[in-house]
Amino acid sequence: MLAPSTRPVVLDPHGAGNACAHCDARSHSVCNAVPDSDIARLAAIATVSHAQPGTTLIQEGDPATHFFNISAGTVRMYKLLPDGRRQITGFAGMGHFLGLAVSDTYAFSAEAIDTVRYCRFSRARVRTLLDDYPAMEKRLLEVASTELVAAQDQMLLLGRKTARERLASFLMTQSRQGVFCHGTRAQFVLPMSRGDIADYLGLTIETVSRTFTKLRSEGFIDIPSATEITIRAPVALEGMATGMG
Amino acid sequence: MLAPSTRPVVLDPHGAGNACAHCDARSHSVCNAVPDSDIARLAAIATVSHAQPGTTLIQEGDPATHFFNISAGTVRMYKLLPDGRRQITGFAGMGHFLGLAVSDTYAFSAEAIDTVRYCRFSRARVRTLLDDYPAMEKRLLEVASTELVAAQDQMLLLGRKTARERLASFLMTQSRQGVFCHGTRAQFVLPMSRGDIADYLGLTIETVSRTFTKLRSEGFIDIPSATEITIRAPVALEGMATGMG
DNA sequence: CGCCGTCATTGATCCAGATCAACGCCGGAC
DNA sequence: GTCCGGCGTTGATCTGGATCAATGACGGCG
Repeated sequence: MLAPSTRPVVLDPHGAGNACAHCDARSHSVCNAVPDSDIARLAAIATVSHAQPGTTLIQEGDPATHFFNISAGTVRMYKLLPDGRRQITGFAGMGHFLGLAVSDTYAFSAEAIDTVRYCRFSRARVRTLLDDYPAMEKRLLEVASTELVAAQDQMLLLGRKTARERLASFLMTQSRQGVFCHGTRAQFVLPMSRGDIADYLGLTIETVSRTFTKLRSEGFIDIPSATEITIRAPVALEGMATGMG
Repeated sequence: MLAPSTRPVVLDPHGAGNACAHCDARSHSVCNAVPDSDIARLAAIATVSHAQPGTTLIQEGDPATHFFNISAGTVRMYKLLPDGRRQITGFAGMGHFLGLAVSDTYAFSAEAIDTVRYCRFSRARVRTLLDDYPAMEKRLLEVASTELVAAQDQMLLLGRKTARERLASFLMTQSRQGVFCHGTRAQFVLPMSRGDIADYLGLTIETVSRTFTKLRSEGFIDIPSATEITIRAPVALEGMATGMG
């Protein structure tokens, strides 16, 4: 056993090392509920991994053995019907926490869209950690509540909005949360394909493509390349997104 | 001040009295995280109320000052678009907990469908209570996680299922959670109107009605009255609900 | 009892978005 | 370079469910 020090060095057999202390995503994630002084405890149960585009992180129905925390890249969460119809329930980016579930199996699948860096935590060990850090449990409840609100918004979108309104909503959300170019929120990159957007918005690829084209021809947006969007009329789009356009 | 006793009698000015100790809904709700011995503390911060059909319990956008716990009856939660389009995000029955939100305003509205009995708790007081009963915080996280899973299922329904599949899903859920007649799960009452069902499933009243009629003419269900349903072919309906029919 | 308002059902028609079908663009393999 | 495969766009057509329009079934109330 090493002598105690103010910030113990932890040698992690899984390769996480002291990763948590220097993790860019920590301040964006539930991990910030663990104080600096105890960060090594968090690092000790974390395994840092990478996933290439298209890799499955979570398979719906598999035993829910781990939690995941995304530290870079974007993940799509989705559910399938037996004939292949897919509904993407959300995209998870930096700081996003995955795997909340009461059931002992995962309720959805998750795949890397681009190259993803993530931490994996065993559920059993996280449970132990939660007993010592009630603040983390509170943070998880916050996260779950926030996601619940987002899910309700998405239900309104899927149940009652037109294709145009869905795309406008999607673009406004992306411009708030997305990956930015040139330091401005008005221009950003879409890491996901048209097919992903369609399956997220309950539409087809063709309708997504046509609606993008229409919004461009009307001057609301610009599409420098298939993966880049510039918002030209944020106020008008916001109105459209909320059903007033 | 009264002398201490093993089970103090609490005189509640709001009329809750010792209500929690005898509450039918307690075992179905987050309140069961508070032990019997301390139930008076819970009762002290609860206000029992009744709401007539159509009454608004929660108005979207209002300051989120209270939590609610439904002890009898059914509530509809919903969101509106400015032009009146409505999406019902869920129905809350006995034991259901309402008002989880990080934001300081409610993210949805809630109305009584039939006569509803409920408890109201000030958020600030619940927060204090949570600090003393971590088990209750855990229960809330469980509740939120369960609802998140249900919300993801509903997104799949709204985004990708046909009208027929939506109705079948709805009926199977109701037959699991609903109000039963004659002690069998195969026959139950629908407390909500066709309009509510339509706004829950992202359809119109007419499509709901036509699809019910079709399912009846095909022998999958019986409709003794507009508010009663008998499941005749549960296996076939379950298959239909999961996209295999 | 009969009137009336609300809700559900049913029928006729319409249309937003799905489906079917090319075609263009770009990037990676060789 | 050019071949090839995946993705995105665009056009033509189709269709499930929406919309428009009656009509029927209750239940509450005077």
